[in-house]
Amino acid sequence: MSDAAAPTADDTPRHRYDARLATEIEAKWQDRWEERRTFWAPNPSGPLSEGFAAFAERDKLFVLDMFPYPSGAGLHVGHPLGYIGTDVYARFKRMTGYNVLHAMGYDAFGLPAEQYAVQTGQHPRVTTEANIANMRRQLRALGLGHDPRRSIATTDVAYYRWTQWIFLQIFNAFYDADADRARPIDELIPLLEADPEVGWSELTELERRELVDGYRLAYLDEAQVNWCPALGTVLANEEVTADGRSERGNHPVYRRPLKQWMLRITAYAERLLADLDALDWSDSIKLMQRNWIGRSEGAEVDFPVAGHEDAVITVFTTRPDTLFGATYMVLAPEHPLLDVIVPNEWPDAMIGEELNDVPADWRGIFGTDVGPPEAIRRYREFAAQKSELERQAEGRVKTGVFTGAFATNPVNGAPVPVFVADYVLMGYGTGAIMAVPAHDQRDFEFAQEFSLPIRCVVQPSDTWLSERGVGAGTPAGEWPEAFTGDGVGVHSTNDGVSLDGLHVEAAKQAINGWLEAEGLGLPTVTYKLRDWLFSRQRYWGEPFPIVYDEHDLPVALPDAMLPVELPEITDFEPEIVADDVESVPAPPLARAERWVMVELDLGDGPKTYGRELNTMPQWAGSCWYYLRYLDPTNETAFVSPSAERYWMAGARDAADGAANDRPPGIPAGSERDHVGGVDLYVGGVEHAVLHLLYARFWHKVLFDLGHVSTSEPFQRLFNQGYIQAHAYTDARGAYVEASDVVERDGRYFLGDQPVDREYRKMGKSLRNVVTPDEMYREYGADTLRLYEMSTGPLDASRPWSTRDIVGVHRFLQRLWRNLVDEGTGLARLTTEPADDETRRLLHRTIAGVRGDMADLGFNTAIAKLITLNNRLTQVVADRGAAPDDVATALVLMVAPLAPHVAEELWERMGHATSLAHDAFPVADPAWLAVETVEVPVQENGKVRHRVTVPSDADADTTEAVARADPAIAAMLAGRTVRKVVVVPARLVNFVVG
RNA sequence: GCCCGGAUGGCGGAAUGGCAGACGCGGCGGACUCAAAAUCCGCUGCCCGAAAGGGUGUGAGGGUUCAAAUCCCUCUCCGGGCACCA
Repeated sequence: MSDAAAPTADDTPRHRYDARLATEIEAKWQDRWEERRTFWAPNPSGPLSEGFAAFAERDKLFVLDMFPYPSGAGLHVGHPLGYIGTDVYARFKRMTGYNVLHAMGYDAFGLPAEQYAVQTGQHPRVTTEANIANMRRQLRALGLGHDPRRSIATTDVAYYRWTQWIFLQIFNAFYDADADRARPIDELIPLLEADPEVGWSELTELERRELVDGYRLAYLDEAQVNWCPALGTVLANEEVTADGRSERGNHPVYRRPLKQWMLRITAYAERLLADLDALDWSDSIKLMQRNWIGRSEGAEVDFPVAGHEDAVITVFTTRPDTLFGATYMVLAPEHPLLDVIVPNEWPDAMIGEELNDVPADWRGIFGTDVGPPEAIRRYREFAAQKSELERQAEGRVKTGVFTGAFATNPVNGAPVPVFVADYVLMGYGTGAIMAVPAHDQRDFEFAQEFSLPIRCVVQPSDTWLSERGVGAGTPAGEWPEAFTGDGVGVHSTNDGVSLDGLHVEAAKQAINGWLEAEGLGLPTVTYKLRDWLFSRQRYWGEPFPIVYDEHDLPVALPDAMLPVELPEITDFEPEIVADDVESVPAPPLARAERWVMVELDLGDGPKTYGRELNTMPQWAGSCWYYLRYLDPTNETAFVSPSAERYWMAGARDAADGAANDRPPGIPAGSERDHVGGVDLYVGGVEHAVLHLLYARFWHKVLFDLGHVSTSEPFQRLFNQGYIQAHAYTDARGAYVEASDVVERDGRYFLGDQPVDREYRKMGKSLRNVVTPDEMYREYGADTLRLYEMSTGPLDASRPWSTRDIVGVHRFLQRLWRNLVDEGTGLARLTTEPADDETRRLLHRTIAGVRGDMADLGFNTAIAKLITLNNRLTQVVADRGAAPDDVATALVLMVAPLAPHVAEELWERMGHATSLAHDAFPVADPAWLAVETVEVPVQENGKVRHRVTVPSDADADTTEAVARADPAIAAMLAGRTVRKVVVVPARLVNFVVG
C-alpha cells in the first residue's frame, strides 16, 4: 500500500472540523495567545502597565472566579462551568472595548495536602505544586483568557508574606465605635489617656499592654472553642455542622476553653448587614448573610440578685413588654456570676404564692443530696462535656438546676428563682435570660419540666385559644404551648407604667421608656454573629507574624521581618490525642525545635522570644487574593494604590471620567448603583456565608485603614449552578462505573445486571466522573465550552449528558463547513451581500446576542447563533459560498463562546490579527426594522386567525385590517362585539357575547 | 420547626401579563448511497381527525384580567439555608 493511498481507510475530508482538527487548532491558539500576550490586561502604571495607552480612554472590567482549591483528583466537567461563564463574559466585554482583568489563582493551603503528607511523608508543598500544575494544564486546555502574569497561590511565600502583613494591620487596629470605623492602635493611647475611668497614668507598663491588647481587632482569648480531636484542631463556628460535627470529615466536636486568636468581626456586624443593600447580589445570598449576622432589637434589663448588693443579672430580651410575666431566670452554664451568687445551702423558697419550698427536682439530675455549689458544678461539667450531637439526640428535653439564688423582677419587686440551664448560650446576648414561659416556647417547656409558674401578660385571641382546644379564660399553665403572637397586655401595671391594653409594639415602647427613665435597662441590639476564631493547630497554613515575650504577651513582628516562613519539618501529624474532650492540642510547628525559640532585637536589645505555633485558617488566603491579582509582583505593598483604585472603582465614577462608550445592549444606568469593587464575581452558593463574610470583613478593615478605596470587595455576585450526574448502584448498593451503564426500555443495566439510578453530584466515590480531558479528546475544548453554556442559564444546576454534546459539536462542524472547504481547508466566501431576509436575521441576531451576553444568557445566545448558522447553511447551499458580511459577524459572535475555532476561521478568512479585542459586531438599526408583522387575532382570548399589518400600524388600523379579513368577518358575523383589545404589533382580541 | 428557591414535551431548556414549547438531544419519515455511516431536508406536547380543523395543555385547586407558565391565595412534591440565638 502506497503512502498516497493512506487516507482511504476512512474517507473523512481532510479539513473536516472533528476532534482531531479541533485539538490541533486549540493547541495552536493557546500557544499563540500566550506568545502574543493576548490576555495581558495592562495596569495604569507600574510593572504590568505595558500597553495601557490603548485603554486609557476605555472602561475597565474586573471579572473574578472564586478561588479554587487545587485538588489532587483534578477537575471534572462540573468544575469549569463558572470559569467558562466568566471567560465568555470577559471575552465578550473585551471585544466591546473594555480593559478586562481576568485571572486565576489557587487557594492551596489546606487539609488534603497535609493529610496526604501525613500518610506518605511527602511534603505538602510537593503535592500542592504538582496539583496546581495539573490544574493549570487542564484550565489552559479550556482556552480561558486569563492574564497568566497574575496567577498566584496562597502558598507562595511572596503571597503569604502579605497575608501576614494584613494580619498585622488587623492586630494593630482597634474599632472606634464613635467614628464607626477601625483606626490604628497608636491612636487609641491618647483616647485611653484622656479617659479618667481608665486611670492610664496609674497603670504599669504591663497593665497598659494588656489593656491595649484587649482593644485590638485581633486578640487572644481563652474562649469556649470547637475542639475537634480527630482533626487535631479547633474549628470556627462556621465549620461545625448543626449536629455538632466537623464540616470536613464529620468528626465529633467538643466545646472547651482554649487560648486562641480571635478576629473582632462582630465590631463590623452592623456595617456588614447594612452595606448588603448596595450590593448587586441575589436576595437569597443576602438573606443568608443577614440570618447569619442575626441582628435582633430588644432591651437589656437589670435584675438585682437578692442578698447580693453588687450582683446584678443583666438579661437581653426582645420582648421587654412581657417583663411582668417573668417567673424565673436562667444563666448559661459558663456564666461568671454563678461563682458569685450560688449559696451553700438550699433556701426555703418563697416564690410569690405559687411555691413555698424548693422542689427536689430543682436540685439537679445528679442527686438531691448535695448543696447548690456541687449541684451547679456537676451540671456545668455535664453541659460542657455534652457534644452538640448529644444535645440533639436528647430531643432537646430541657435540663437545668436551680442555683439557690433569687433575683428581683424590677417591674414589680417579685422574687424570681435563678436557674442554670444549657438552653441558654453564653455566646449570645448577655448569657442570661428572664424567662417568660407564657410567651416563649423554650421557657414554656422548661417551666413545665420544673413546675414553674406560667403567667399570661399578653392576652391571646379567642381564636388562638379555641384552635388549641382551650376555652377563653383558661390559665396559661394549661395552654398546650406558649403564645408568642401579638395581643394586648394584661396584668402588667405598676406604680410607674402600665402596659395593659397596649399591643406588643406599643408596649415595648412604653416599657423601654420606663426602664430607661428608671435606670433599669436600655434598648439594645444584639447579633448572632460571633468573633472569628482564627487559630488552627496545623502545619500547612500561614504562620502568624507574632512572637511572645517573657511576659507571655504577644508582640507583632515588624514589617521588615516578614515573611515568617514555614519551617521545614518531617512529621506533619497533629499530636493525637484521644478522641475526647480531655485531649490537648499540640500544633505540629512545636516540633520545629530550632524555629520555636528565636532571638530578635525588637527595639530593646536582643531578647529571646517564643513563636506563635498555630497557623491561620484556610480562609485567610482567600480573603484578599482578588487584590493581589491587581498587582501580583509588588514587593513593597500588597497592592499599589493606583492599580487598586483603577480596577476596583465603580463603573460610573471611573477615575478619569472619560466618556464610557457604553455599547448598545447594556442599558444606561444599569450600573448606576455601582459602589465599587469587583465588577462580576462568580462562584458557588456554598460560600454564601463563610468566605463572603470573612472577605467583606477584611476588606472593610483595609478600607478603614486607608489601604483600599472601596468599602465592599464584590459589587456584583453571581452564583453559578452545578453540573450533576446520574450514579448507579448494583444489587449490593455499591456504585458501579456510570459510563458502562446502558439504558434499555427505560431501565438501566450493567451488562445483564439491572442497576438503580440516582441523581447526585459528580464525584470520584460515586463513580460518575467525566473529566474535561476526555471531552477534549472526544470533541475538543470549544465543544465542551459550548455544551456547558448551552444547557441552561448559568445559575441553574443541570444534569450532565454526554449524549447531548453532539448537538453543539454539529453546530461548530456546520459553521466550519459553511465557511471552509473541507477538501482544501480554504475559506469559501463571496463579497456579494446576503439576501435581505438573511441580513435582517443577521442584525436581529447581533442585537439579541449582545443583549444575552451582557446578561450572562449564554444559552439563548447560542440558540440564536445556531438559528443564524442554519440560515447560512441554506444560503451557502444556494450560492456555493458564504456571504462575507454574515460570515464575519457570525465568527465574531461565536468567538467568546468557542474562541479557538473562531480565531482559526478568522485567520483563514484573511485576518492577520486576533479578534480578541474590540471587534464585536454592532446591529444596524435599519436592518432591525421590519415592514410588516403578523399579529394573532383572538376570540375571547383564543387565537383564531392571523393578519398581517404594517409594523407601525396603530390600534384603529390594526382593528380595521382584522375586521376586513374574510375569515374574521365571518367569525364576527351576527355576534355582538362587546369589546376590542388591540395591542399594536402584538395582537387583536375580540370579546364577543 | 422556621426562612428562601423551584416544578413547562420522552430529556436539557425558551417565553416574566399578549401566538406556550425557541434552540439542542432523542424519536419518526425522506433525499443521497449497492449498503451503512456522515451530511442535507421535513415532521415531532397530548387527544379526535385522511386532511382542513377542533379540543386540550406549563405540579394540584381556586382567584384577578379582554388575556395568566408569568400576578394573588391555598395545597402537594423537590432542592437549599438556619435550627434552644432569648
